[in-house]
Amino acid sequence: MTEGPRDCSIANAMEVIGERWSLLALREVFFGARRFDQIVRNTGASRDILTARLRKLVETGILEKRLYEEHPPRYEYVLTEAGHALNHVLLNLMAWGDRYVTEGPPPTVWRHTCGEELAPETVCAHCREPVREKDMTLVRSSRRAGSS
Amino acid sequence: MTEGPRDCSIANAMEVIGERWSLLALREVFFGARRFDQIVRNTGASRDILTARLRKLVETGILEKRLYEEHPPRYEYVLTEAGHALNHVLLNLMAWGDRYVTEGPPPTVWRHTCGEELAPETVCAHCREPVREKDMTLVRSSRRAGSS
DNA sequence: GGAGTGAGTTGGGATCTCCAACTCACTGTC
DNA sequence: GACAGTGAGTTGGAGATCCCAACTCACTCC
Repeated sequence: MTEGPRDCSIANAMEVIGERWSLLALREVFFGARRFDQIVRNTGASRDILTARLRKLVETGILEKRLYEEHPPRYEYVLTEAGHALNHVLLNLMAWGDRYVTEGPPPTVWRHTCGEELAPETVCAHCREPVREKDMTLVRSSRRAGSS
Repeated sequence: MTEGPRDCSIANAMEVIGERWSLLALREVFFGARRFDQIVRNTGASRDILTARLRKLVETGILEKRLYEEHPPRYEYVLTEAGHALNHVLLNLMAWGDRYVTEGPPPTVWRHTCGEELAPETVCAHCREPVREKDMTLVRSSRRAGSS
């Protein structure tokens, strides 16, 4: 009764946004590039794959197509609420990449309204303390039914 | 001079941890499963692919192999500093998955030392305010050399 | 009338994944 | 001392994906 892969929201999330190019397409929308050709250019993905990724992101409710021109019909991709909520994932991933992967200075820099360069930090929503690994303990973890 | 894909730490990070199964393998190490067969079982990845992923994660300095038995030599995978730093990415991804993908209650629950269930929140490291999209502006963004 | 643009679609080859079976070096069991 | 079991991979072949360039279609602009 404890067989099969772990049932986990990380795995579930990856099923939706984990394919190659999905996250980069979303990054582009965050960065303000909302149209197909811009996203193609800025990500480097091939057009057919990007078509598939965008379609899936729309189907799963992360992006929406919005008509911006009627003749001929042209759509741009905008974030839904679920899409906007990915902001924090992207931000932390970027910060990690800046520190441990990218050589040289961060290629992308944001400023926060407070006036400083934006550096994201993850805190516990209750006590507002930075989350450290040693301060967290696993309470419960379930599994998916095994196939045996 | 502004051609080619965007130079971005998200893309760089994805090159290192973005392949299928990499992040789930790392999740397992975070969750305490450090051995090959455990990771195979808990992720559902095939053994050959997992071999390749773990090897790459070791090469890129996210995991380390540590000998835990000499005859026959057996290794377990442990996080390096770079690996530990991915904690925040995983945590935010899990929180997003809990809210927008997983149906029903979160399959995995953590408790913080403060006594409450752990809910991650991303704040600006300077002003400690929660980061909202409208409060951030892009200061600078570079590109990789184009191929034309 | 012809070039240009935006948003895809199509075809074919290259690459990557999946799965089951196999290996190898042991350990413990009768 | 023969045999089942385990841990950590490796190998081979079929099938699924991905990449790229070329093509389409519906326009607009000159």
